[in-house]
Amino acid sequence: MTISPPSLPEQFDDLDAALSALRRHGLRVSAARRLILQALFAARAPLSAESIVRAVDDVHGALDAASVYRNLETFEQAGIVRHVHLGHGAGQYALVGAGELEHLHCERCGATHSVGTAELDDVRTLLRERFGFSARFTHFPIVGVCADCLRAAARRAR
Amino acid sequence: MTISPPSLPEQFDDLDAALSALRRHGLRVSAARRLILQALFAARAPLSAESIVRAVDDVHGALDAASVYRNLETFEQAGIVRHVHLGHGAGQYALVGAGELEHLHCERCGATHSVGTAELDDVRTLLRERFGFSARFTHFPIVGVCADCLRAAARRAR
DNA sequence: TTTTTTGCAAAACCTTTGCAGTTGG
DNA sequence: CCAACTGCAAAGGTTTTGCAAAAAA
Repeated sequence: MTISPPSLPEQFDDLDAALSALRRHGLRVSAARRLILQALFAARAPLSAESIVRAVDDVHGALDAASVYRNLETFEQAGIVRHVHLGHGAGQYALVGAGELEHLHCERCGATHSVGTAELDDVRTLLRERFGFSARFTHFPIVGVCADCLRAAARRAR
Repeated sequence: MTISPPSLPEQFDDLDAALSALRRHGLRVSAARRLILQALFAARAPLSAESIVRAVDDVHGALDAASVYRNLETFEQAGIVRHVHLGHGAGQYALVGAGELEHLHCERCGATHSVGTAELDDVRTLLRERFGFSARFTHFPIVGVCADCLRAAARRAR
């Protein structure tokens, strides 16, 4: 199976839009695919493959993890889903477009601060000017030390 | 074993500096630890646990992967090394300080553009102003689309 | 001598793959 | 009907853990 990615990111507002995208790519709309996408739309947040399996099991009969991984991979190639890595542990999968968040992760206290894409546009602009590079912080979070931990460190240093 | 991290990042210019740091933390200087740190200093680049095992095996007798992982974890808590994730696959481990690089990874063509920390200081300053957050792009690369791929996409869109 | 560290073996964890059977178009 | 998709089972790669033996302080 070879799927050409869309040249520009699309947006998928609901299940039907995502299913249409599948058909447009010549992919079939199977029960499993419908259930996986339903779970993602319902969660309105990134989910791990494991979470998807559990979410679907609660509503409907079993769904094999292998199928979930295979389909998430397929969805990703079709530009419907992307996978993200926040912290350690299993990767997570998010719908492309619909209110995606970007993340600042504090390596000291472990807190993750999520922001809308607009809040990082100035950072993006700067990277674009300097490196001609169009960045997004959805796949990996920005890692560093948060304001609270910086203050705590400054206090300790006195 | 509980090790308190240094409040400010230190720098380790050579093996002796790193070994001293170990002793300062009340840790022992074993043969395995010496070999692992030697491998890291010799490579002058991030290494996976696997690579460290191989590098040490070439010079000296066997060294178990479990020991390597345990020690890298210990070194990390002591602030001597940190682990980084560039692309998929095994994590890599780098000495703190000595000429660390930061990375811009293109999700289109897979190219990774590495830069010295100074080149991203303006980005860091902006993040500091906006979010009070002190960022570093050593742990995860900045992901996006590089200048070449952006040009190619623009050309295709016409 | 006492505590830390090691090697080995086994397991845990996440993800991928092969294959025979089922299902969607 | 036929290609695409599924479940199952097994394997893959990376990292962690338990424990008895060895080594550092």
